[in-house]
Amino acid sequence: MTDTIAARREAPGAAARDGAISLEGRSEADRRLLIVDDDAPLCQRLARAMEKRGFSVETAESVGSGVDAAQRRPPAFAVVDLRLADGSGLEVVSALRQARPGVRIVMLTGYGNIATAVAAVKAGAVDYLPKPADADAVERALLAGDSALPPPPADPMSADRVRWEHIQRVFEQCERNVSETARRLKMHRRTLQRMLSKHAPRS
Amino acid sequence: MTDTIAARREAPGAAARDGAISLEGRSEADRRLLIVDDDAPLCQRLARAMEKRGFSVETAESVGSGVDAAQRRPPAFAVVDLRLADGSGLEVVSALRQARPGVRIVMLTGYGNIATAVAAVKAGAVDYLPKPADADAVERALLAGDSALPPPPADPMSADRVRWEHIQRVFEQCERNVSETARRLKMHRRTLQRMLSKHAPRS
DNA sequence: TAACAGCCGCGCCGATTTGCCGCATCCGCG
DNA sequence: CGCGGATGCGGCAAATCGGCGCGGCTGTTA
Repeated sequence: MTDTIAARREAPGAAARDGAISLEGRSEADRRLLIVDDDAPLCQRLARAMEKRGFSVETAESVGSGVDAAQRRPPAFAVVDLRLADGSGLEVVSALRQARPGVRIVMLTGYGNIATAVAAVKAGAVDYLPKPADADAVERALLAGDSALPPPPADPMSADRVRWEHIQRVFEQCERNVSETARRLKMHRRTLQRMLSKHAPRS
Repeated sequence: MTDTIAARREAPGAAARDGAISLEGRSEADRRLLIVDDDAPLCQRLARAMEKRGFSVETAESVGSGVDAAQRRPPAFAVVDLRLADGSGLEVVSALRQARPGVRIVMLTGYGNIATAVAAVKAGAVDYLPKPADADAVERALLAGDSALPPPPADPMSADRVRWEHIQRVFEQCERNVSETARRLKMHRRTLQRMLSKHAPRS
């Protein structure tokens, strides 16, 4: 049902029962995944994880290089950060879909809100995940058919862990400035402070 | 741009500059708006407000009557509450699109989360607004062309928001099974229960 | 140099929230 | 019919949070 997105069907051996997609027997071009994210370490980690899962991964860290890669070697899958240093990931989404209409794109970001999620899906993304997302979740979103409730969840990150990772990321972005982080996260400095001191054993 | 949704163009005099849509000179059938919401007072208020703006309004307060109305008199526009007493508003969306592929639907929900927003747009809604949404916003969403691609990225999500989105996502994937969700999320059923009842009191 | 502004760590205390118990339903299944 | 599992909810001790304020340590600026 809900077959509303145009040009959804990927030409090659995409389908499977229940709408789930498999990489089995796909050519290199049909296993190609482009990851566009300006957070280099995260980008690399995700790239490795996805390679382990059978994707042929390429990475980019800006709108410019992302669009470029999309045009030169149109991937069958893509993971795109909404917020890139030199623009919006939505631009990359457009380029990707132009280069290969059947591409399955997952949006990934720590700066999500409903408005941008709506825009992303309308632009052609198949899903939109808030950023502390593990490779499992990304893979499921990429390969989930268009079934409404895609995949039964395996073992997701715990709720607190998700929050903690997010806090960590913002904290790093704020150059370990507690007050600033608390402000951006809309939480109380004292609370953040307590969390950091308890959950602290790290560089 | 971002022309990825199929059958998006409404046949009659839909377009205008900047993609905006106008009701000017439309027939009754092309000004028809179906509002489906089980909150009767809100429903009536919105109905009156939209009539003032030139729509020909019809209301329904359940999935059943909504689908029925959609089939008997397919509207050109619709406002649908995501959560209705007897089911999901997404069912109504399907019926609406089947009855009239070009229908412009705005989803309305008490508390919005990204996962359901994505589901709504994939189901064919043109926008997704959290309640309380005033008539102005609803009208804008209904008549806004699919122009304006990038709503400017905001500041990071709040820590609690990230956690909440994650919970919601897993919850949906567990088919709204509280116990199962709590187990997977490694949190206490009672706590989850309390959260759900507080943060999602009404549709 | 003094004044000022910002960040940081921390103690304290009242208000919430949590973890966890049990209980009473209400299914679906054999 | 009983059994396992889900749900909603009252209650209670313990943990956490939200705020306030303090003193100390930078920078920047007048």
